[in-house]
Amino acid sequence: MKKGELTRRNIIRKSATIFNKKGYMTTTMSDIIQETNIQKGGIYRHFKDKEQLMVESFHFSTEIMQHHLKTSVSQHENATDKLIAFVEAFLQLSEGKPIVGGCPIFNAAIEMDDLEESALLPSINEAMDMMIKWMMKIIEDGMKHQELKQSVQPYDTAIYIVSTLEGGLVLDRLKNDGQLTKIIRNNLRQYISMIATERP
Amino acid sequence: MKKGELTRRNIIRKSATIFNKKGYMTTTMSDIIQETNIQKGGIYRHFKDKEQLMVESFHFSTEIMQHHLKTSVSQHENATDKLIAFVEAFLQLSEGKPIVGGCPIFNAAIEMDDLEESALLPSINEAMDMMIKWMMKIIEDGMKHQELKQSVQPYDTAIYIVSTLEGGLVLDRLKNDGQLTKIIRNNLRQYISMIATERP
DNA sequence: ATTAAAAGAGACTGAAAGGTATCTTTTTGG
DNA sequence: CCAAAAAGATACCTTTCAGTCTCTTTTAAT
Repeated sequence: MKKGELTRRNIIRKSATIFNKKGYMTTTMSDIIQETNIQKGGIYRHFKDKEQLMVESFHFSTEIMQHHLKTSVSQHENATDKLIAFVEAFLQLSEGKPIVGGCPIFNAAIEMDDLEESALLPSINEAMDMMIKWMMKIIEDGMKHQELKQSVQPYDTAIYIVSTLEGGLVLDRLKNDGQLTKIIRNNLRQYISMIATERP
Repeated sequence: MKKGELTRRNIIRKSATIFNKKGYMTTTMSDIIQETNIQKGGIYRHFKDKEQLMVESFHFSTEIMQHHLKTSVSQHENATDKLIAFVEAFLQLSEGKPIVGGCPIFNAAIEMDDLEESALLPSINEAMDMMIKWMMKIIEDGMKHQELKQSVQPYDTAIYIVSTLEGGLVLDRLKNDGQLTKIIRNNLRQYISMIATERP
């Protein structure tokens, strides 16, 4: 691997964290210079402008998060367990795992939702759709295998769980005691057990 | 009323909308000048700096929202109806009622949660606490009057409902079809009916 | 080892940010 | 109706922003 490629990835990795913590618009190139210890020339050698760095950093963040979620979920067979694993893995974001600053999709969504010309918007929508569709697949498969009730509506259920998780994460960050994630966890566990069929 | 006081209120009213839509840090004084048609001197005559304008605008926004919620809720007697009214009123935020840009508390919370030195943080925490405590009061009263099950935990229930609403609101704004608020509404209605006692 | 190419440092630029100072125009109370 | 005070406009200041340009250093292929 060329040295430049290594630097490039390093910049993305560091920037992704800052962007997710501080926000994309409020993070300055100076912030990135400080965090990476690479001067302007070194950064702009690899990225055409701040926007490109934003897009690539966002993509990096969502990849990390999705990998974390998928790894956790894939360790279970039953749809109910998968959904619970999803909830657990998602709530780990409150402890900075696998990334600091909360859910990157949600953070970016809130920041960009009023800017129509944002280069990030398509990526945000795509990432959110992917997550919802993936959850729907888990739910649909669970219904096929009689692990979830036939009355369940996959889309609605996915939206409801994600909404609750995202909202809970922000409230928890505001209060920053880990108590709130416990409440969300317990309630969603109960919700999931409600849509599950009785175990054999 | 003095003319200056009128201008002052006008600036706050207009600024509150911009701040809630664009975000506090990303909104510039030039944005506010453009929206209010008042020049720099006219604005800085009434506010010491941008931060003061931010704080007063935030306060204005939350007042509007809380008034909207309380008015809706107070039209009902039963705790179950009150909670449903709360959900309904809250979800109207997705249509820009009574303010554009979503829940001001939540918006500000996400934007400011990493800045420890923000002058807005105390106000945000206070506003969120007030809302949660107010919901708890509704729930506690409902329990006293046997309208809600005795097993209900007021704090947890309040947090859960607010989390779901806030998360749902953001997702809805991202997708901007009104479909998502319907899902949140239906699910929360069901949740509320679950914690309610059977009606006489 | 040499040298061309790649990578990076750092000074510089123009625009835009928040904020100030000064001057002009309105209000308003007597 | 008039003068003092309040309100507001405008030019200006300093800092910081994203981005560029040029020069130096490092890397890597021969």
